[in-house]
Amino acid sequence: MAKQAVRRAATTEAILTAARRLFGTQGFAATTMDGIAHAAGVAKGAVYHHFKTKEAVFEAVFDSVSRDLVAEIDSTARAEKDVLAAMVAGTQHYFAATAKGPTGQIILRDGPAVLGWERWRKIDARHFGGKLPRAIAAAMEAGLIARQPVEPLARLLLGAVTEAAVACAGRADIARAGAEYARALRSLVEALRLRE
Amino acid sequence: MAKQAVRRAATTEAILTAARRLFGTQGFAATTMDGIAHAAGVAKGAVYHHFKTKEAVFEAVFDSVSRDLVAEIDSTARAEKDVLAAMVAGTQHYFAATAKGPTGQIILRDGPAVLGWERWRKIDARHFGGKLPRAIAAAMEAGLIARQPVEPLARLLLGAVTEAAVACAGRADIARAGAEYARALRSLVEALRLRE
DNA sequence: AATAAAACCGACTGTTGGTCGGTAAATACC
DNA sequence: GGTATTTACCGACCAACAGTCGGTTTTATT
Repeated sequence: MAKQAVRRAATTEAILTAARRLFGTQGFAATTMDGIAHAAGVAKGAVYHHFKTKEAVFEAVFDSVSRDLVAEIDSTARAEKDVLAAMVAGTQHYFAATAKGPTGQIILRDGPAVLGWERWRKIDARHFGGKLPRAIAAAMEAGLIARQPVEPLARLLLGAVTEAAVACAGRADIARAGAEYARALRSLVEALRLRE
Repeated sequence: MAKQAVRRAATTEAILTAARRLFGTQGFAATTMDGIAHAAGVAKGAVYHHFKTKEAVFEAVFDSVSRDLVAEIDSTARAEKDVLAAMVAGTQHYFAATAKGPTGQIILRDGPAVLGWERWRKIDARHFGGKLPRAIAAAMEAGLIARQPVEPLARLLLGAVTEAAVACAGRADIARAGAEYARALRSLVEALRLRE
């Protein structure tokens, strides 16, 4: 077996695990590279051997958190039958998950702050946002909503969802807030539905 | 005349002007307190005498840029007659203005990054977002859209608009992108309009 | 066994946000 | 009008931290 590769993978994972915990609990700014190295049980040099900068570490963590989140959402959305309904359910799960704790800290707070909005959006779109355009296109195809350019509409809806997530994250009664926004979101999406 | 007050105002303004220029052109991270002090023609101590931290300076700058922007938007929106139409026009101006240069850097990039999303949203809402809930409430009152909780819907729309602004900012052909998003936004808002 | 390459170490450096003791200007008080 | 106090301003200094670099150990290649 490629011993070097194993070693590399083990160290990298240790760093990423430690970093994920620290970034999630303390935030990006308050987390130091020395802290990450120490928590991972390696020297700072090792961290810099695997990651070029602190931002690179964060980006890797961000990516992994996103991946996990998407997996959760997928299973939730798959339960619904109507495309529009799945959108609502999926997004609802999205901001329920990001509303609290480490996930929210990494995805919603530091994410855009550290990576810059464009970069953040690109990664976010790769994981999660990519689903929205597809869902919308499908909804048009199925005649559920009026035909129009997909991309702009998807962006607007993604923005709305993200905003809802942030708003929820900032409130004490998350459950109630989540329900409120879910209702508003449903009303927005349903408004798009063609009636005859 | 209160000499001390004048002195204070002059120094503060010099700092703010310098900071606004630097933040706008170089971004928050690349701008140093020494740089601001130097550009303002004062010592670093003076800056810290008037502002507790670097973030405090940024917040003041952010506030002033927002205020200017809102003034612009207001005059644009006032030209429209229908409340929904005014919303569309106003938001269109919003992301046309934030799409390029220093304003976008301060409002859309560093704003959320530096202040944190909640803080950013709060200030943004005070200047700009506060108009949306009012407009929506008015629209309901006028029977243009269905009655429902105002706040959540306003949030969603604000998120959509902000997202559109960011998306525009990231594209080369701003004019075309702006038009696209304006159209999508109109379609979204118009979908809410009650038909009978 | 010898050589090369990759992983890892930790002392060191440069930059920068923020502090602090001190000076000058304005105001309050008698 | 002179003294005390408060406010504006100065700039050397400090601590923290991201990132560097020469050196050491472990694995791969020949």
